[in-house]
Amino acid sequence: MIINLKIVGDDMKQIKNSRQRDMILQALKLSCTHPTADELYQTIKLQDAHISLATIYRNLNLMDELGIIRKIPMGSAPDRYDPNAKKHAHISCRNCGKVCDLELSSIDAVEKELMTLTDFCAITYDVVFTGLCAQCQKNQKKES
Amino acid sequence: MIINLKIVGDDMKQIKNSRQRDMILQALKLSCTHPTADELYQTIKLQDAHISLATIYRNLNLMDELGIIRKIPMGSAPDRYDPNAKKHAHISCRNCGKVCDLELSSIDAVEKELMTLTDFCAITYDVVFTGLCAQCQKNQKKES
DNA sequence: TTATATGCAAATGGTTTGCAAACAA
DNA sequence: TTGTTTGCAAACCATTTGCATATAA
Repeated sequence: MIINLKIVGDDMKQIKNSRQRDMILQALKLSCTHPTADELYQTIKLQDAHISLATIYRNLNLMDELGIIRKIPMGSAPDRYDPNAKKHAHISCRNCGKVCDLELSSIDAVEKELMTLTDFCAITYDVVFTGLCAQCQKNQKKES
Repeated sequence: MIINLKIVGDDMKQIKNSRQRDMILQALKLSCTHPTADELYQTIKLQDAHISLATIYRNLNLMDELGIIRKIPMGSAPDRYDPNAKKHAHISCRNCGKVCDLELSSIDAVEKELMTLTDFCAITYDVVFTGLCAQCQKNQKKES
Protein backbone atom coordinates (compact mmCIF):
# COMPACT_ATOMS: atom_id res chain seq x y z
CA MET A 1 0.00 0.00 0.00
CA ILE A 2 1.45 3.38 -1.02
CA ILE A 3 -0.13 5.70 1.51
CA ASN A 4 0.66 4.77 5.09
CA LEU A 5 -0.03 7.93 7.03
CA LYS A 6 -3.29 9.49 8.02
CA ILE A 7 -3.61 13.03 9.32
CA VAL A 8 -5.68 13.17 12.48
CA GLY A 9 -5.99 16.65 13.91
CA ASP A 10 -2.47 18.05 13.99
CA ASP A 11 -0.42 14.87 13.91
CA MET A 12 0.10 11.85 11.74
CA LYS A 13 -1.20 8.42 12.50
CA GLN A 14 0.78 5.43 11.33
CA ILE A 15 -1.16 2.88 9.37
CA LYS A 16 -0.21 -0.70 10.12
CA ASN A 17 -0.93 -3.58 7.84
CA SER A 18 -3.71 -5.90 8.77
CA ARG A 19 -4.77 -9.23 7.42
CA GLN A 20 -8.40 -8.12 7.63
CA ARG A 21 -7.84 -4.96 5.63
CA ASP A 22 -6.12 -6.94 2.90
CA MET A 23 -9.03 -9.35 2.72
CA ILE A 24 -11.55 -6.53 2.52
CA LEU A 25 -9.68 -4.74 -0.26
CA GLN A 26 -9.21 -7.97 -2.18
CA ALA A 27 -12.89 -8.90 -1.87
CA LEU A 28 -13.90 -5.43 -3.03
CA LYS A 29 -11.55 -5.58 -6.00
CA LEU A 30 -12.92 -8.97 -7.03
CA SER A 31 -16.50 -7.75 -6.77
CA CYS A 32 -18.26 -6.09 -9.65
CA THR A 33 -21.50 -5.02 -7.96
CA HIS A 34 -20.40 -2.06 -5.83
CA PRO A 35 -21.24 -4.08 -2.71
CA THR A 36 -22.55 -2.76 0.59
CA ALA A 37 -20.56 -3.24 3.81
CA ASP A 38 -22.83 -6.08 4.78
CA GLU A 39 -22.49 -7.83 1.43
CA LEU A 40 -18.72 -7.73 1.83
CA TYR A 41 -19.12 -9.04 5.36
CA GLN A 42 -21.14 -12.03 4.13
CA THR A 43 -18.50 -12.82 1.50
CA ILE A 44 -15.49 -12.45 3.77
CA LYS A 45 -17.07 -14.46 6.57
CA LEU A 46 -16.70 -17.52 4.34
CA GLN A 47 -12.90 -17.11 4.55
CA ASP A 48 -12.70 -15.84 8.12
CA ALA A 49 -15.66 -16.77 10.27
CA HIS A 50 -14.58 -14.46 13.10
CA ILE A 51 -14.28 -11.17 11.23
CA SER A 52 -16.49 -8.44 12.62
CA LEU A 53 -18.80 -6.11 10.73
CA ALA A 54 -17.26 -3.23 12.69
CA THR A 55 -13.87 -4.10 11.19
CA ILE A 56 -15.39 -4.00 7.73
CA TYR A 57 -16.84 -0.54 8.37
CA ARG A 58 -13.66 0.80 9.98
CA ASN A 59 -11.48 -0.32 7.10
CA LEU A 60 -13.86 0.80 4.37
CA ASN A 61 -14.00 4.25 5.98
CA LEU A 62 -10.23 4.35 6.37
CA MET A 63 -9.55 3.36 2.77
CA ASP A 64 -12.15 5.85 1.57
CA GLU A 65 -10.41 8.64 3.51
CA LEU A 66 -7.04 7.57 2.13
CA GLY A 67 -8.45 7.66 -1.39
CA ILE A 68 -7.83 3.96 -2.04
CA ILE A 69 -11.49 3.20 -2.62
CA ARG A 70 -14.69 5.26 -2.83
CA LYS A 71 -17.83 5.26 -0.76
CA ILE A 72 -20.95 5.78 -2.85
CA PRO A 73 -23.72 7.41 -0.80
CA MET A 74 -27.05 5.88 -1.82
CA GLY A 75 -29.58 8.16 -0.16
CA SER A 76 -31.83 6.09 2.05
CA ALA A 77 -30.29 2.75 1.01
CA PRO A 78 -27.06 1.49 2.60
CA ASP A 79 -23.81 2.98 1.28
CA ARG A 80 -21.97 1.08 -1.41
CA TYR A 81 -18.25 0.85 -2.09
CA ASP A 82 -16.26 1.09 -5.30
CA PRO A 83 -12.74 -0.33 -5.75
CA ASN A 84 -12.19 2.25 -8.50
CA ALA A 85 -11.15 5.46 -6.73
CA LYS A 86 -11.05 7.47 -9.96
CA LYS A 87 -13.67 10.23 -10.07
CA HIS A 88 -16.70 8.92 -11.91
CA ALA A 89 -20.46 8.98 -11.65
CA HIS A 90 -22.91 6.16 -11.01
CA ILE A 91 -26.41 5.25 -11.99
CA SER A 92 -28.56 3.05 -9.80
CA CYS A 93 -31.79 1.23 -10.56
CA ARG A 94 -34.66 2.41 -8.40
CA ASN A 95 -36.25 -1.02 -8.66
CA CYS A 96 -33.49 -3.63 -8.18
CA GLY A 97 -30.83 -1.35 -6.67
CA LYS A 98 -28.11 -2.33 -9.14
CA VAL A 99 -25.33 0.29 -9.51
CA CYS A 100 -23.37 0.87 -12.73
CA ASP A 101 -20.32 3.01 -13.45
CA LEU A 102 -20.57 6.01 -15.75
CA GLU A 103 -17.71 7.78 -17.49
CA LEU A 104 -19.23 11.15 -18.35
CA SER A 105 -16.86 13.43 -20.22
CA SER A 106 -19.40 16.26 -20.13
CA ILE A 107 -19.18 16.46 -16.37
CA ASP A 108 -15.88 18.37 -16.66
CA ALA A 109 -17.82 21.28 -18.12
CA VAL A 110 -20.12 21.21 -15.10
CA GLU A 111 -17.14 21.44 -12.77
CA LYS A 112 -15.85 24.43 -14.73
CA GLU A 113 -19.21 26.19 -14.66
CA LEU A 114 -19.38 25.50 -10.96
CA MET A 115 -16.07 27.28 -10.37
CA THR A 116 -17.39 30.44 -11.98
CA LEU A 117 -20.64 30.37 -10.01
CA THR A 118 -19.51 29.78 -6.47
CA ASP A 119 -16.94 30.90 -3.95
CA PHE A 120 -16.62 27.38 -2.54
CA CYS A 121 -13.25 25.68 -2.95
CA ALA A 122 -11.88 22.14 -2.73
CA ILE A 123 -14.89 20.77 -4.50
CA THR A 124 -15.64 17.10 -4.86
CA TYR A 125 -18.82 15.49 -6.00
CA ASP A 126 -20.94 12.42 -5.71
CA VAL A 127 -23.19 12.16 -8.69
CA VAL A 128 -25.69 9.35 -8.47
CA PHE A 129 -28.36 9.17 -11.13
CA THR A 130 -31.42 7.07 -10.56
CA GLY A 131 -33.45 5.29 -13.21
CA LEU A 132 -34.93 1.99 -14.26
CA CYS A 133 -32.47 -0.53 -15.72
CA ALA A 134 -33.16 -2.44 -18.94
CA GLN A 135 -33.92 -5.66 -17.08
CA CYS A 136 -36.46 -4.03 -14.77
CA GLN A 137 -38.09 -2.25 -17.72
CA LYS A 138 -38.69 -5.65 -19.35
CA ASN A 139 -40.05 -7.17 -16.17
CA GLN A 140 -42.50 -4.30 -15.70
CA LYS A 141 -43.87 -4.79 -19.21
CA LYS A 142 -44.45 -8.50 -18.57
CA GLU A 143 -46.43 -7.78 -15.43
CA SER A 144 -48.88 -5.41 -17.10
CA MET B 1 -52.94 22.42 -3.54
CA ILE B 2 -53.22 21.21 -7.12
CA ILE B 3 -52.39 17.54 -6.76
CA ASN B 4 -54.73 15.71 -4.43
CA LEU B 5 -54.36 12.07 -5.39
CA LYS B 6 -51.57 9.67 -4.68
CA ILE B 7 -51.18 6.33 -6.43
CA VAL B 8 -50.59 3.53 -3.96
CA GLY B 9 -50.24 0.13 -5.60
CA ASP B 10 -53.18 -0.13 -7.98
CA ASP B 11 -55.53 2.41 -6.49
CA MET B 12 -55.69 6.09 -5.68
CA LYS B 13 -55.44 7.54 -2.24
CA GLN B 14 -57.27 10.77 -1.52
CA ILE B 15 -55.17 13.49 0.04
CA LYS B 16 -57.00 15.48 2.68
CA ASN B 17 -55.99 18.91 3.81
CA SER B 18 -54.35 19.21 7.16
CA ARG B 19 -53.46 22.19 9.27
CA GLN B 20 -50.11 20.56 10.08
CA ARG B 21 -49.17 20.03 6.45
CA ASP B 22 -49.95 23.67 5.68
CA MET B 23 -47.74 24.80 8.55
CA ILE B 24 -44.88 22.58 7.39
CA LEU B 25 -45.06 23.80 3.80
CA GLN B 26 -45.28 27.41 4.93
CA ALA B 27 -42.32 27.06 7.27
CA LEU B 28 -40.29 25.42 4.53
CA LYS B 29 -41.18 28.16 2.06
CA LEU B 30 -40.17 30.85 4.53
CA SER B 31 -36.86 29.14 5.25
CA CYS B 32 -33.77 29.78 3.19
CA THR B 33 -31.41 27.21 4.65
CA HIS B 34 -32.73 23.92 3.20
CA PRO B 35 -33.64 22.81 6.71
CA THR B 36 -33.61 19.29 8.09
CA ALA B 37 -36.80 17.67 9.40
CA ASP B 38 -35.72 18.36 12.93
CA GLU B 39 -34.95 22.02 12.24
CA LEU B 40 -38.45 22.42 10.82
CA TYR B 41 -39.80 20.64 13.88
CA GLN B 42 -38.06 23.09 16.22
CA THR B 43 -39.46 26.04 14.27
CA ILE B 44 -43.02 24.76 14.01
CA LYS B 45 -43.15 23.72 17.66
CA LEU B 46 -43.13 27.42 18.52
CA GLN B 47 -46.51 27.76 16.79
CA ASP B 48 -47.93 24.37 17.73
CA ALA B 49 -46.37 22.82 20.80
CA HIS B 50 -48.08 19.47 20.21
CA ILE B 51 -46.96 18.73 16.68
CA SER B 52 -45.06 15.48 16.33
CA LEU B 53 -41.77 14.87 14.54
CA ALA B 54 -43.41 11.86 12.88
CA THR B 55 -45.97 14.19 11.31
CA ILE B 56 -43.16 16.35 9.95
CA TYR B 57 -41.50 13.34 8.38
CA ARG B 58 -44.75 11.92 6.99
CA ASN B 59 -45.70 15.19 5.35
CA LEU B 60 -42.25 15.95 3.98
CA ASN B 61 -42.13 12.49 2.40
CA LEU B 62 -45.65 12.90 1.01
CA MET B 63 -44.93 16.32 -0.50
CA ASP B 64 -41.65 15.04 -1.93
CA GLU B 65 -43.48 12.14 -3.61
CA LEU B 66 -46.10 14.52 -4.96
CA GLY B 67 -43.39 16.75 -6.38
CA ILE B 68 -44.35 19.77 -4.29
CA ILE B 69 -40.99 19.95 -2.54
CA ARG B 70 -37.66 18.11 -2.86
CA LYS B 71 -35.73 15.97 -0.46
CA ILE B 72 -31.98 16.52 -0.69
CA PRO B 73 -30.05 13.42 0.37
CA MET B 74 -26.97 14.51 2.28
CA GLY B 75 -24.97 11.30 2.53
CA SER B 76 -24.25 10.63 6.17
CA ALA B 77 -25.86 13.85 7.45
CA PRO B 78 -29.64 14.12 7.92
CA ASP B 79 -31.70 14.77 4.80
CA ARG B 80 -32.56 18.37 3.95
CA TYR B 81 -35.62 19.76 2.24
CA ASP B 82 -36.03 22.32 -0.51
CA PRO B 83 -39.25 24.29 -1.16
CA ASN B 84 -38.09 24.71 -4.77
CA ALA B 85 -39.15 21.52 -6.58
CA LYS B 86 -37.51 22.58 -9.85
CA LYS B 87 -34.59 20.35 -10.85
CA HIS B 88 -31.39 21.96 -9.66
CA ALA B 89 -28.12 20.98 -8.02
CA HIS B 90 -26.75 21.88 -4.59
CA ILE B 91 -23.40 22.46 -3.01
CA SER B 92 -22.82 21.89 0.66
CA CYS B 93 -19.98 22.99 2.90
CA ARG B 94 -18.10 20.06 4.38
CA ASN B 95 -17.24 22.16 7.40
CA CYS B 96 -20.38 24.06 8.45
CA GLY B 97 -22.95 22.00 6.52
CA LYS B 98 -24.52 24.98 4.76
CA VAL B 99 -26.34 24.11 1.52
CA CYS B 100 -26.64 26.47 -1.47
CA ASP B 101 -28.64 26.23 -4.68
CA LEU B 102 -26.90 25.92 -8.03
CA GLU B 103 -28.37 26.58 -11.45
CA LEU B 104 -26.02 24.73 -13.74
CA SER B 105 -26.89 25.06 -17.42
CA SER B 106 -24.14 22.64 -18.39
CA ILE B 107 -25.87 19.81 -16.60
CA ASP B 108 -28.30 19.40 -19.51
CA ALA B 109 -25.38 18.17 -21.62
CA VAL B 110 -24.61 15.58 -18.97
CA GLU B 111 -28.17 14.29 -19.12
CA LYS B 112 -27.92 14.02 -22.91
CA GLU B 113 -24.61 12.16 -22.75
CA LEU B 114 -26.12 9.87 -20.17
CA MET B 115 -28.94 8.92 -22.54
CA THR B 116 -26.47 7.77 -25.18
CA LEU B 117 -24.41 5.74 -22.70
CA THR B 118 -27.02 3.77 -20.80
CA ASP B 119 -30.11 1.69 -21.33
CA PHE B 120 -31.65 2.99 -18.13
CA CYS B 121 -34.84 5.05 -18.50
CA ALA B 122 -36.86 7.46 -16.35
CA ILE B 123 -33.72 9.07 -15.06
CA THR B 124 -33.65 11.60 -12.25
CA TYR B 125 -30.67 12.85 -10.35
CA ASP B 126 -29.52 14.31 -7.11
CA VAL B 127 -26.32 16.20 -7.61
CA VAL B 128 -24.73 17.38 -4.41
CA PHE B 129 -21.28 18.90 -4.62
CA THR B 130 -19.19 19.25 -1.51
CA GLY B 131 -16.65 21.95 -0.82
CA LEU B 132 -15.52 24.56 1.63
CA CYS B 133 -17.58 27.75 1.68
CA ALA B 134 -16.00 31.22 1.63
CA GLN B 135 -16.73 31.82 5.31
CA CYS B 136 -15.10 28.56 6.42
CA GLN B 137 -12.09 29.23 4.18
CA LYS B 138 -11.55 32.53 6.03
CA ASN B 139 -11.95 30.89 9.43
CA GLN B 140 -9.41 28.21 8.59
CA LYS B 141 -6.82 30.82 7.61
CA LYS B 142 -7.29 32.65 10.90
CA GLU B 143 -6.71 29.47 12.89
CA SER B 144 -3.41 28.62 11.23
C1' DT C 1 -69.90 8.15 8.07
C1' DT C 2 -65.59 6.71 6.40
C1' DA C 3 -61.04 7.16 5.07
C1' DT C 4 -57.10 9.88 6.01
C1' DA C 5 -54.03 12.31 9.29
C1' DT C 6 -52.15 12.84 13.89
C1' DG C 7 -49.50 12.14 18.34
C1' DC C 8 -47.18 9.21 21.01
C1' DA C 9 -44.03 5.71 21.98
C1' DA C 10 -41.63 1.95 20.43
C1' DA C 11 -39.15 -0.26 16.74
C1' DT C 12 -35.88 -0.22 12.88
C1' DG C 13 -31.49 -0.61 10.79
C1' DG C 14 -27.25 1.10 9.04
C1' DT C 15 -23.31 2.71 11.21
C1' DT C 16 -20.28 3.97 15.08
C1' DT C 17 -18.02 3.47 19.52
C1' DG C 18 -15.98 1.80 24.17
C1' DC C 19 -13.24 -1.48 25.84
C1' DA C 20 -10.06 -5.21 26.69
C1' DA C 21 -7.37 -8.43 24.08
C1' DA C 22 -4.52 -9.37 19.86
C1' DC C 23 -1.30 -7.88 16.75
C1' DA C 24 2.21 -5.23 13.83
C1' DA C 25 6.53 -2.84 13.81
C1' DT D 1 7.52 -2.09 23.95
C1' DT D 2 4.31 1.04 21.94
C1' DG D 3 0.64 2.29 19.29
C1' DT D 4 -2.71 0.39 16.02
C1' DT D 5 -6.28 -2.94 14.97
C1' DT D 6 -9.65 -6.28 16.21
C1' DG D 7 -13.99 -8.55 17.98
C1' DC D 8 -17.74 -8.07 20.66
C1' DA D 9 -21.61 -5.84 22.41
C1' DA D 10 -23.79 -1.80 23.28
C1' DA D 11 -24.88 2.76 21.78
C1' DC D 12 -26.36 6.05 18.31
C1' DC D 13 -29.59 8.55 15.76
C1' DA D 14 -32.27 9.67 11.74
C1' DT D 15 -36.28 7.79 10.20
C1' DT D 16 -40.36 4.74 10.22
C1' DT D 17 -44.26 2.29 12.11
C1' DG D 18 -48.31 0.47 15.10
C1' DC D 19 -52.10 1.94 17.21
C1' DA D 20 -55.81 4.47 19.23
C1' DT D 21 -57.75 9.00 18.62
C1' DA D 22 -58.85 13.17 16.03
C1' DT D 23 -60.11 15.33 11.87
C1' DA D 24 -61.53 16.37 6.98
C1' DA D 25 -64.95 15.77 3.56
